[in-house]
Amino acid sequence: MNHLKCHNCALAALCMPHSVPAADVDRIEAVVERGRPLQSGDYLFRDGDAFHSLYMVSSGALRLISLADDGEQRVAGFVLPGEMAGLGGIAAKSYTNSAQALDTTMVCRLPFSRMEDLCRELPGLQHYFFEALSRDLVQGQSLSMMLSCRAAEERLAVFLWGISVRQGRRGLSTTRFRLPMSRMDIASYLGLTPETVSRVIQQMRGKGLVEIDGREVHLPDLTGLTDLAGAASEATA
Amino acid sequence: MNHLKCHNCALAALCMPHSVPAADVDRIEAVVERGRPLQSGDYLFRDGDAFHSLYMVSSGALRLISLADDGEQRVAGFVLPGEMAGLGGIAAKSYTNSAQALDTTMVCRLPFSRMEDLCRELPGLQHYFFEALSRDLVQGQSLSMMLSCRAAEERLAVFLWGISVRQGRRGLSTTRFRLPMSRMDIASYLGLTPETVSRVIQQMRGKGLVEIDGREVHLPDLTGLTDLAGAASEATA
DNA sequence: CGAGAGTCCTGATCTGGATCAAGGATCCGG
DNA sequence: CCGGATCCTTGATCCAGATCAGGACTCTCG
Repeated sequence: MNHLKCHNCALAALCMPHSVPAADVDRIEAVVERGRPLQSGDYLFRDGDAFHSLYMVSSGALRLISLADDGEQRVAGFVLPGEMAGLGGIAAKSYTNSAQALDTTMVCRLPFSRMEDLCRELPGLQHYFFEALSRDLVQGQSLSMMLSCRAAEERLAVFLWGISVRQGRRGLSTTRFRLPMSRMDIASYLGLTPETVSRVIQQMRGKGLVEIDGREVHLPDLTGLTDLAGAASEATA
Repeated sequence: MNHLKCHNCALAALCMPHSVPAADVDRIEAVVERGRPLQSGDYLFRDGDAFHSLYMVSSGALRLISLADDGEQRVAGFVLPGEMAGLGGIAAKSYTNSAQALDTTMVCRLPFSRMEDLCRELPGLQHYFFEALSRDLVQGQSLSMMLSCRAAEERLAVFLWGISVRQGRRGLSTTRFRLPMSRMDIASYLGLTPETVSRVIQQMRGKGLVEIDGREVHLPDLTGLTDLAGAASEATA
């Protein structure tokens, strides 16, 4: 196993702490496990499962689902390649939402207690985790901010803009991509209904801001979209 | 200075990692600084200020303000004694919101790079910070969940219930307390208008769920309130 | 190739909370 | 004690987005 090592992983720039000596990469690599791929619909973990590991997505996509207190499920976020899932479990000792594959998805497993030990020895790694946690925390705040005061069209603009930025981070096109999630997922995540999402998409198409056919997205006017999104900090995940 | 040491601080149970040897408390104490009290309205830090320290509130209360992208200010959260402010700055290198005193407020300053160093030597401290970050992250997710799908009355129930829980954590009454924030603050935090907050309070009073006079709160039916809040995870901060 | 199940789009209506407007209450400085 | 400002409450109206109801398109599987 481990035949695809961190050393030659295309995502190393995203998922590894910056400026880690090669010898340290070996030590991290020794702890990371790569499993078999998840099929679309498979769960990586479920809300309430005992927490032991963080997961780094290397290909595909996850959707995070929280069971709202009324029993309804809401989409709490999406995890794209180079991003981490499971951070909420650290404090709660069990996962605070479910993670489900939206596509055939590969993940790397990071056993948390081993990573904690390693953090004590590799200062860069400790700081990396502090930053990862802090980043997700800020993202959650931005999302709340958006849900509490932005209109439907702005929310969708923020959402598409966010996906675009995350595509760019992986070196992919920021103006053409395929959404891994359905309209229902988007609606749930943005606190809207699928109907409203559809309507707003048509509205934005009318303004020449987007061209969307099913899940295929083209953003002909990234500047206009960014304006509408309002330079919102990355209210996505 | 430092005449009020962590050793004899009433909040030590809340703000210290559990089961830290006395010798380690000394080392943490050596890094923590206590400043003079903030007056109501004073800013502890402002959105965009360079990040150097975390702050632990020891008395009073802070309100966290985010400048939404449209220039409007939204209340992003409240920090009560025993809770930490500034965690968002770790990733961003600068504070991601402003912290303003709602009352005369005392805070302990934790210079972050010193704490990071100490984390490497005191395993319990490292874990403590991981947990604190993870907890706030989950809180943000709960808040989003609430904003995207709960009605005004439920939001207020979750809010009051959350304050009650936090009072209890400090050993204070969970059914009688004084709110440190105004109706406007509450409304902004919950994504509502002050008018709606007022109306919903009257409505809840009619049901015998709350008795509120100005900022004085009495919760005669904590069970009913908890039901309405829906066992929501702590969507507060 | 045809039936069934999703998913997506569109139209008509309804409603919770925003907005607008105006009184009271409370607090402060002079 | 008074004048002004701020905060809280209450009432009347309005609207963005939810809800309800179909219809079209795309998969998949027999």
